[in-house]
Amino acid sequence: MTTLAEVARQAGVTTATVSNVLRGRGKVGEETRRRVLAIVEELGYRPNLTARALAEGRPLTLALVVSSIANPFYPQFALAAEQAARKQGYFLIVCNTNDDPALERAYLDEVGGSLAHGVLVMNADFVEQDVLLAAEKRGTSIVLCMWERPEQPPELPSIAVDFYRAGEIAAEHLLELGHRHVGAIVGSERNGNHIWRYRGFCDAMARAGVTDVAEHTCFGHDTIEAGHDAAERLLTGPKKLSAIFVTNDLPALGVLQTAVDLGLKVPTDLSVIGITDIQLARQIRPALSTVAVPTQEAAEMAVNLLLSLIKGTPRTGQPPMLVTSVPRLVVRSSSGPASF
Amino acid sequence: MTTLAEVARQAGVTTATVSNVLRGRGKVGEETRRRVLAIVEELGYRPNLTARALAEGRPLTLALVVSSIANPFYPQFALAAEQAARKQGYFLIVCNTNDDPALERAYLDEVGGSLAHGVLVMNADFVEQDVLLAAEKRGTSIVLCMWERPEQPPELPSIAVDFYRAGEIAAEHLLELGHRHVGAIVGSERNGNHIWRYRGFCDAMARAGVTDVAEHTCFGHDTIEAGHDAAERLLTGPKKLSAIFVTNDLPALGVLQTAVDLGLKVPTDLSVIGITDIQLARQIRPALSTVAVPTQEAAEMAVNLLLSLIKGTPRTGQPPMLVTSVPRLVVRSSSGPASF
DNA sequence: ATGAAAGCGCTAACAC
DNA sequence: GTGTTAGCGCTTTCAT
Repeated sequence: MTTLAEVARQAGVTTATVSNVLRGRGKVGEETRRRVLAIVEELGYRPNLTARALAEGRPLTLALVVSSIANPFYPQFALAAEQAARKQGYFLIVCNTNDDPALERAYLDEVGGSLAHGVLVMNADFVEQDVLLAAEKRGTSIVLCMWERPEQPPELPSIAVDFYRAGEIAAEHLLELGHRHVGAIVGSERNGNHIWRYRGFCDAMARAGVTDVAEHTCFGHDTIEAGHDAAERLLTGPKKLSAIFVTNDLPALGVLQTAVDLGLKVPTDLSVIGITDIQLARQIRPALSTVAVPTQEAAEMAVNLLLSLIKGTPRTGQPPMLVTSVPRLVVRSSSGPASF
Repeated sequence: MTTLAEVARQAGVTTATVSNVLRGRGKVGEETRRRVLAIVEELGYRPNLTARALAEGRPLTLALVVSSIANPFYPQFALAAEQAARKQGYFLIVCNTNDDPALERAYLDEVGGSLAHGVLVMNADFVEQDVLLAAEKRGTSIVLCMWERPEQPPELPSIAVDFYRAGEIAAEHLLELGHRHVGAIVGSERNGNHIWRYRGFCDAMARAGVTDVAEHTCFGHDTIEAGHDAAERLLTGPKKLSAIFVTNDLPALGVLQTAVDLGLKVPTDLSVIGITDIQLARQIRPALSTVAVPTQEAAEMAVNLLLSLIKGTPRTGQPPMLVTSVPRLVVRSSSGPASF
């Protein structure tokens, strides 16, 4: 590996000068400039970013802590985050905690503040705010991403999405289509993150006089299979349902499959609506109606907030929370007028 | 941020000793050991990994270069790679090139060898070996992942999967089920990466006397939609097909949907088989029969090869190529006996 | 068993 | 304009 010093030596100048021409900083004579550049080219010199980071006192990476990057929602967020980071001169390290708080803690300790300049933590049921707060106290800049309830900010800087509103939107859509016999499938445990989406949905339904959603609700996991099984229970139950609201797209896809299994036509016999708008939602047939969440916007906001935190003065008072634009309805072919 | 020096000062020793205590290296008295550890704990000291990397002359990260992490196949690979890397004390940086050779080049230049210790490059149609070779010549350790043709090694260290064989396996499965009227959908252009999977399939078919596959083949892209459209063309054509082979799972899912659209029962009227075995394959209904590729094994091999390259002596002669275990058939419910 | 000191490769004051 | 000189925080001989 050629070093700055080597380039300097061959160009007959000092490292400071080479550094200056490379970064476009300071004043450098056109003549030396050319000479240095020539040597750089000739030697194929590339600056050592680790050394630069150390010297600048600023790591060149940001970390993204997720449960498992293989979860279908995260890659899209990761992609957007990486691009936003790159735009600001940072690289993105992915940290899979595998839902293990110990691993999460380890990552925050090891990476935060030294290898990475800051950390984006994906909100999920298992995320423990204590752990994050402790790390923050130790000097790690953290932004909690995809917080679900703007009205109740977390104790950390965060990016929030109004998922309660998303639930409402889903309800409004079904109501407009005339659905009164609706069930719900929640992709998390009863006290999990998805509760707000569910509440938003239920509240909107209740306002319209549909008050028995809770009786036709299944709690479970955020997977296709869980959605499939829950739908089976719901649809083979005593009460006829004309529509099912699912708190996430993945289990909603499972519902679609159950419909096929049971010989139900979607959306004629059954309407299905999810939340998020993952890529798959528009690719499958019937394409899934859903309430789209501004993933990319959230990722960009998260990176920018994190960077401003890093540069800014230490926090005082309420941790900052940025709320993304409101989720918006995306009507595809899994939802239609109620037939009863 | 507390530094080593600060810990040393408070413990009344030098940085060398603290370093030794922390790394379990060298001889340290039990007494001082305890004292140091206490201070470390008290101050909440965490070593600065950037500084450590610089001092050790060994970056603590590996980079994974992919077209877009949002491609459904990559996250699983990335997950496995990250875990393998972590096991060896490395973190993983993801680099999305977005199919842009310039970006790929930029990443290799910036990250390779200085911020990251080495680079895993995901093989894809757009990957240009020249760019990689140039970077390698400049001292970046590179492993090309998911090379499709073990018999024709690339000019770089690589992890290969016998996709030709995967194609054969798919053919053998369909043949055993009695299929003679088969079509194929290739998830890449005519001269793209998937060609080997396709050839393997065609050759095996030809050996069994089925020689007209080429007449019922569509080339396209690696997406659900492309698969859907291609299947539509194939299935509404003049020739009746009892089975369709798809070079990748994603477009295979599209075929499944087309079957629904056209009122074809799978697998009674139509058998479908893909390659890869992405998570989705087992989650959708009907579950997709496919030829599973050892993703996790490939990721682990890739990380290990990269690390051995880094430690090892400069390459001479043929670049090393590791071949994963053979893909294996996974029969699910999208394939069944031919009805004609 | 512990300390002193020389870097790792780069940046950034400040001096000339 | 260009050079000098300190570091950044850690590791690692080499003394002691």
